[in-house]
Amino acid sequence: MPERSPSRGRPKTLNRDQVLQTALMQYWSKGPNEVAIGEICTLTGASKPGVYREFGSDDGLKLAALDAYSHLVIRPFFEVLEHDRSFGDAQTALIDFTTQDRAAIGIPNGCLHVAMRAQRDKLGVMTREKVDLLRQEGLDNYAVWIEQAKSRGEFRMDIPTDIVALYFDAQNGGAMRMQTEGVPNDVIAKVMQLALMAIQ
Amino acid sequence: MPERSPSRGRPKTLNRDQVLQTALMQYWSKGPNEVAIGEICTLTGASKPGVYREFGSDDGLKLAALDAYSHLVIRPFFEVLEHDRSFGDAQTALIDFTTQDRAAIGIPNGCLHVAMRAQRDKLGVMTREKVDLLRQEGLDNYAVWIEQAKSRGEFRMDIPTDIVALYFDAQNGGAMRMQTEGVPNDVIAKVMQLALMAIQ
DNA sequence: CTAATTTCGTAACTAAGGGTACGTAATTTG
DNA sequence: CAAATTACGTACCCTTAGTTACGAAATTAG
Repeated sequence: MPERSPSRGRPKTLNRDQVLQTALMQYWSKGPNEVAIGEICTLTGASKPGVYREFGSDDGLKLAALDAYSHLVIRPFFEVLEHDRSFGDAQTALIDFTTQDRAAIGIPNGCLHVAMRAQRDKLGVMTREKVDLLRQEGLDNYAVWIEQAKSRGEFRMDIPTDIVALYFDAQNGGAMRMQTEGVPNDVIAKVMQLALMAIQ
Repeated sequence: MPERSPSRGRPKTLNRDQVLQTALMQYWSKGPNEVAIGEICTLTGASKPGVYREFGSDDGLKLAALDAYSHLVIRPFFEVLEHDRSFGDAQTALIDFTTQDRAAIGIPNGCLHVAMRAQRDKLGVMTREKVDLLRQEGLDNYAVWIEQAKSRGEFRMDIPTDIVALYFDAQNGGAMRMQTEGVPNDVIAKVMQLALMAIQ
């Protein structure tokens, strides 16, 4: 899989990682359909054919960026739920994770996955399939967490798990949209507290 | 303002209303950036210069469509809140309005305004300003409604009105996104009930 | 050193889509 | 009927952006 380099031929100079990181940050901060491949080339000094040799197509580059994003952000996000803590504590941790000061860490506001979901029809097939997969995985992760809380008696049993999972997904999407629209993080945190207060 | 027709010169044949309605439905069902002006021309039989003479630009046509949408959907939506009923009844009415069977009425799923908010940066200045205006008006409408409920003692006073307004806006946005993503209306209704249950 | 191999990057190509130049058609006024 | 006026629509233009053809460069095997 790691595509080891051949023994002969002109050595590769294209810095795949730099291109990928740049693409990710650009897509994340400006939106996946506001960034042309040529722009990423300019920013990284790579040539367009070089990028195409490495990622195959626009769709391939976006897929790679989304994949990187899922490891960088989505996975850690759901790991917040897996720590062995109470349902309430986990919810607080979720809010903290979502509304932390991103400028301080140097990461953009909003969520690339949420943005891609909103632009699903503009994406290539590979990226679109990954978007759908990540959405389903997210709902599944919420569901497992909720089931666990139910079995521990930390959450009411009278609401179907899949409804609660959609609810959490919607709250997260709303928070990310607010962040993109410039609502301050402390305000977003209050709105999320309100959302979580409701289902206690 | 109604731009009355001049007494002489070749009579106008372009059907502004038909073009506008077609544009609205196309933007609404496919997304505001998935529809080319040429496509609307094909669908209506209008010529491109004709559409440009009437609406000025792509931005102008989208603005006109959004304006029509605000009268057709957004205004009636907020009128639901103004009827002199209890806070709880109004919330139920909101859910009914949002999750009614649209195929039966012949209108698309989702919300054009929500879609445009998600693609804000891809829009022209006029449409963008209208999007921002409608967002602010929506928050204001919620705020008035919530203040009224507070003064009637129908809603808790300990949560700031602007936070609750953002909360309602987020719930509506989430519902519209779910609808766009194909979640069934009865499921969306259950999620919304959960959201509203929380703040009683 | 030569051939084989692999990558490089300039300079295109192409399609899509917003926008318009311009000659023509249809009306009313005098 | 001629002039003035207004709208029509074909056939373009132009920019953006995804994509690639192709000849040159760099490196190793023999």
